[in-house]
Amino acid sequence: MALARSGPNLSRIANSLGVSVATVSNALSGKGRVSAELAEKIRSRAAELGYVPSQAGRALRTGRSGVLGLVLPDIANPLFPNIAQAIEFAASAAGYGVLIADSRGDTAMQMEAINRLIERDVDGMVIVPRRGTRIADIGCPVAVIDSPSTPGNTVAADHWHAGRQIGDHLVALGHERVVILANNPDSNVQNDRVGGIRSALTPHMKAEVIWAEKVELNGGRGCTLGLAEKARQGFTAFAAVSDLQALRALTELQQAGIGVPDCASVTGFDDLIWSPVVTPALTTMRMDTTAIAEIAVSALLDAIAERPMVLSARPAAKTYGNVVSAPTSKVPMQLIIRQSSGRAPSGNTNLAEGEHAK
Amino acid sequence: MALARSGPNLSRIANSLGVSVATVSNALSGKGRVSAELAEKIRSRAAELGYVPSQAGRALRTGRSGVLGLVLPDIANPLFPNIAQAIEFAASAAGYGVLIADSRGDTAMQMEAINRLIERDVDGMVIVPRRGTRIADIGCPVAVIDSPSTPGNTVAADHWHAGRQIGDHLVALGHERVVILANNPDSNVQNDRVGGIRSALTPHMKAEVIWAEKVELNGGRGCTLGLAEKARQGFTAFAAVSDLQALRALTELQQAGIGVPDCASVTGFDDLIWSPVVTPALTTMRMDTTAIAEIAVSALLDAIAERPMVLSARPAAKTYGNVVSAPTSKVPMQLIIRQSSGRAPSGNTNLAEGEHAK
DNA sequence: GAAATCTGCTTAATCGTTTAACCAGACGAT
DNA sequence: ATCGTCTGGTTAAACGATTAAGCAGATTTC
Repeated sequence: MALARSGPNLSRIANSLGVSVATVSNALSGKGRVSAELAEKIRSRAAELGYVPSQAGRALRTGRSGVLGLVLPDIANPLFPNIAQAIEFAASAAGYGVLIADSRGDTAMQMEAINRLIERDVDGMVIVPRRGTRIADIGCPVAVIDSPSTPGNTVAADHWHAGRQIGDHLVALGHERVVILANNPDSNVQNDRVGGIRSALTPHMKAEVIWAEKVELNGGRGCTLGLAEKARQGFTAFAAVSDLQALRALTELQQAGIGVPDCASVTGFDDLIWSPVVTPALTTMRMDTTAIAEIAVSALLDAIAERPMVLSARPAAKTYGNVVSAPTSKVPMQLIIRQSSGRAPSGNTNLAEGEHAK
Repeated sequence: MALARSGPNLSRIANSLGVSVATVSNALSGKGRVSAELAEKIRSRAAELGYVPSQAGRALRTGRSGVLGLVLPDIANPLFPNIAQAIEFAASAAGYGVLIADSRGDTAMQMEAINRLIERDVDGMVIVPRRGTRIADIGCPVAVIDSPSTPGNTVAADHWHAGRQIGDHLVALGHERVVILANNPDSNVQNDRVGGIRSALTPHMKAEVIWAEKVELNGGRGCTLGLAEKARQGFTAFAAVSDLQALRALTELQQAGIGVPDCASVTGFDDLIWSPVVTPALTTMRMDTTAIAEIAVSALLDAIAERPMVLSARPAAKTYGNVVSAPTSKVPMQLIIRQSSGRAPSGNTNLAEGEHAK
């Protein structure tokens, strides 16, 4: 006695209706020639039996797995949930699954993660690269989400212009001395944001960039950034290039008794989870992750569709490997004004006399 | 002319050595009977050709996809990166891939997410349920990570005892009036934590629980929680059951000019990304996500291994569907003492005269 | 009215892997 | 000498889907 397999499959439907599997397949996919009545009968029977196509069978035959890979860089990055959610949403709307691979730590791990995905036959992948990383040639289409200024980038938020918006906002509030707070100069994203902010400042204003990772080299991880001192020197705006740094600035200033936004304004980037609930709530820039994900995924899907069923082992060497490009590669960010930014304190335009600590 | 397929497969290796595919398969899997020399020769040829087994072919034959699903609840939950990373690590160490499904929002979506995973033939899944959700019967093994007190839980951090540790810590520091800050009473995790904290307090001490979500019903999302008022009433410790609430407390107190930890101590939970870098750095409890993930994944893998190749459509109705259980279901959390908690301000032991807010 | 076209379906091959079943030869035991 | 066992392989049949090719009958075309 032949053992009964688990789920209903094409041949079960076919048998139960006395037709061939090919007809059932055609009816359900709408590809072959099947009469309207029969097609309808097949569809309803399929639904009735709870038919779910076997991805394995389909993948084997078509050479497509129906799965996209998602490679995330710094897992610590709290932006991860947003991106992952957006990508998963866009992918599943298109009938694709999302396999995650986390390149914990160094670049070597990133390559390993990519290989794991390839071994699982992903049809394409979305990579949010570790800062400063170049994506090597990969055997499948790749969408890169980094920064518009990065060569080989597929789509990203317009970080530069977002910086510009923050800068404009601070200028409009009358700030004249601003500290720009970033983490690491190797990040294209951060550089773009810093550049954007700077571009908004008028010549007579004063700006200073603090790279947190450098400060921590001496002070140790999580050390204070000396912002209170900056405030005493007459800086009234602290524009962080990420909400994490903004939070750091906010608490450091508050701890030192410097009121925000009365004595100093603080702004962030990315509208992370805590931004609306801290006191005062953070003024920040929000990425349109939904749009970015949709663009990335659809560019990827286009590339996948164009692929010949049998892929040549050696992809023709294009400019950036298999990185796909999208019609729109810059997505604007949105300024969210909350309570952490306010008018520059009046009478503060005169520079504080040179009492620098250390 | 037969068109050349892309990757090297078993038959290519077989042909190139003049043996049968079955032998190659046996040699590589180590299952059948193959002489040592031939096996070695096959392995080296496979490596030489860069052979990667086709998951699709294998999945079709074995009925196992080699993929686990991961269902995450509140995407907003910043714990997500940690868990996802840990699960992905444990799974990939065992040769499994991880497919994510995000149950954005309501319970209905959670069910949809689960269905998407099933359609992709996952061999099992890890579910971090939305608070208060019961997992319905599913056609594959399921590991649930929620709270030890939840019926049908597979493995979780020992939230209650973690609360206890925080409570002990505050008692040791001499605090006598503590505000416990939570978000939603429907969450088992939060309830456990609150219970643990309470259990540490001696009878003559005073504790009050604030449920943020309730307060926000009136005040609006992100409104102030009235903690400064509590501090004035004589409360010296603010124990939040999540770092997000702790952060909220910290900034709210600082903004009101109440020094932390000099005038009030603040503690959190989960050691999230910002905890070490805010000023003062947060005292908090850290989950051993690595251990939890390993336990969840290995329990899942055991259940998968025990499964008959052909699964019966109707799983025998066990107590909690297909939820697997693990030998260890409670993983201890670790107290991380930082600067946000300190000795209770002296001279404050006398109760502020009986002005209780509602 | 014979040839071409269309319609609706079936047959059969194929994707790459695993695995039960079989088989020829060598060897040891009775 | 004969039977059983072991060794090192081979053959062939799946798994479930897709799709090119074929085929009978009806319809159109000139």
